[in-house]
Amino acid sequence: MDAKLGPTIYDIAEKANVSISTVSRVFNKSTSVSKKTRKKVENAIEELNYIPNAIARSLANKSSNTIGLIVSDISNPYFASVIDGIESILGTEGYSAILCDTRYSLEREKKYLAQMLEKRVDGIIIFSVYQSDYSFIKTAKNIIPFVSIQSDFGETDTINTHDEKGAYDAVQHLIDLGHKNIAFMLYDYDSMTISNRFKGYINAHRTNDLPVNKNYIVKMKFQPNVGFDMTNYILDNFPEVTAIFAYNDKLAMSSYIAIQARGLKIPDTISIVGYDDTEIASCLTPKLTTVEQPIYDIGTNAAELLIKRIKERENTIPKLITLPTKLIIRESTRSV
Amino acid sequence: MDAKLGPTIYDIAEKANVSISTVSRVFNKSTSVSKKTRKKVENAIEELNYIPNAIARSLANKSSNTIGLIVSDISNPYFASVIDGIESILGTEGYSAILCDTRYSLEREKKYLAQMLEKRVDGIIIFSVYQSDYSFIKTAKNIIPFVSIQSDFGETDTINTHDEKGAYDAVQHLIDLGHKNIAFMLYDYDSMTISNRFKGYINAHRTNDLPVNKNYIVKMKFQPNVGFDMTNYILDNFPEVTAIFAYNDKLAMSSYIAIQARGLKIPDTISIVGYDDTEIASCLTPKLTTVEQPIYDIGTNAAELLIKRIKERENTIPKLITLPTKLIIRESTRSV
DNA sequence: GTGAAAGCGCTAACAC
DNA sequence: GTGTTAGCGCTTTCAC
Repeated sequence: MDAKLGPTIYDIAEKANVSISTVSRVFNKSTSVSKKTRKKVENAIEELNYIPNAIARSLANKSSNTIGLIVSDISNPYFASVIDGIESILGTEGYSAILCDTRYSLEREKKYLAQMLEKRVDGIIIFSVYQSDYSFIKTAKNIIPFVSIQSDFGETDTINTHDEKGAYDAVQHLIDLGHKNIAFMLYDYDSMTISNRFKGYINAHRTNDLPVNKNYIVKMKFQPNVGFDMTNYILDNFPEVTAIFAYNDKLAMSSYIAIQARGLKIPDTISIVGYDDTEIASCLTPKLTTVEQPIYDIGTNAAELLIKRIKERENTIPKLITLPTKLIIRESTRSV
Repeated sequence: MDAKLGPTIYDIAEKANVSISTVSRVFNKSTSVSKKTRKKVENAIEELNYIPNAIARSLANKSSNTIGLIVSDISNPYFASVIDGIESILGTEGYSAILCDTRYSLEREKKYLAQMLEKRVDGIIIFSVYQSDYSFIKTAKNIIPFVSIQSDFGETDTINTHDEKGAYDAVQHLIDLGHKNIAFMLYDYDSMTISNRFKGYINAHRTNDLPVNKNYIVKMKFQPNVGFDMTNYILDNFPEVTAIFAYNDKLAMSSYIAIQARGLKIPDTISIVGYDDTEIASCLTPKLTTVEQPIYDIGTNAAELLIKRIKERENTIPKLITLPTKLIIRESTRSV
């Protein structure tokens, strides 16, 4: 707990009667160490409870074997899955991640990004919620391997999904079922994902010559409980609404609670469609109709792209991977 | 994106026509730099887009200004609040946090802890789920300032809450309302929090000469959707149960969905008590009766304790702070 | 197969 | 008020 500084390679070199280079070699799995000396060194490490100093190693290596991961809401199961996917790849490649949660705040996004740059992470994977004001992102992506998920900053590796189509399909499904008054619950930010799903919602109306009622589009800033508020707002003010399209499953889940608590039935009184197909979707009763995104794959793809970029270190053309979405029809929607 | 290494203090010293120590001084807000030279240096920093190298600084300082934060389920809003509290203190003290999510896995807990030790974080705040098998924690807490939240590893600063009393109060409340068949939904781990709340549940029964039916105690390993399963299990197998005490609000919320989806009414058919008083508690309909813990304060207290320990660096006696809990009676419980 | 020594980018005495 | 220099703990040529 205190002053006693931990042992360094010098200590273990001394104990094992070898030079520090040899000690370093056994750590780096260099083959050019005899079995005997390797054993001696390993014993010394054991006895002294040596813990390698990743900082010193990073300085010498000019590489931290760490990547930065910036997400906008850790309490959304969607991110938990993506992170899972990312870590599955990082683990096998010897990287570890440092995770930051911006809670949809631009200020935090900036702060964390700056910290990561100073900490010399080897790369960054970011879910940014901002599309227009991103000068700080531009500078970052020019300095360091950078993968953006579900944003479009141009000139950088990015993983996207067919969000506009996903949203379009969801709303078309509701229209096919005869719904005309379809509410849309979403966050109030200037992000590509949000604007794409918004476009999908609008286009599905256009294609079907259905007027868009702006009142039915409920946008609020992120807060832990905002889904409840949005749903109650809709229920209180627009009883003619027969279907809600929620920007994500998390919001859809909040809708369930607000709706069912009033004794209303899903889908009898009101149909719900979510987005993401997180684990909750099929746990809800009735099971949630939602737009599937290959969440875990988003993570693995992002991590693979980033690692490739880190290793190659050349300015190859940025890749854009667009993953498919798929409407999963379950039990929360019905025809009217 | 590539080979061009970023500028170092040497580059900016050259550009500003000063020595590297002067450059270092302006960074460390040392007063002993004349306004003029400070300005020169700041200009050079600006022009060269210099980004300080936190790694080199850490090595020289023997301090990373970073603390490690290990939690067991980032998607639980409880942790989001604690983290908020922690960051509020860290921010003012110039520390930043690196966050890891163990998803209640001992293996991950070990791995992340080891990584943090190697990365030479200045201290660690951990929510460990393990009580008995914790040799790896013991070694960690002897090397580095260490604060444990809601666990008891002995001989280390820890923040607790009156969990046994909290659970006791919750169950006593249900018993007062006339409930006799009270189910308890909890995670299946060997942690202090779990065992304390368990004791509270048992003791409340004992005190009231109410038999404990072991079948009503539903323990499962953590999974994203486990609360739904637990509730459905109870509903399917024990129709005589009139009240459920959930280990936390997150599980309680899952219960709401499972119960209300069956057309059952809370609290008419079944009463629910949660634990934590997260933001969701008062958003649910009916509003959730739950045990309040000062969540945010848990975070601030932990961070303050840790920072104190880091700064003082002396082996003062470990502090144990036990925070109060309070039953908040809302609308999800009623008498039978 | 092993050691000596330079260097990664910074901080902090210590001089002046 | 500013510069010189010796580390921090490691990796990595380059000798031997």
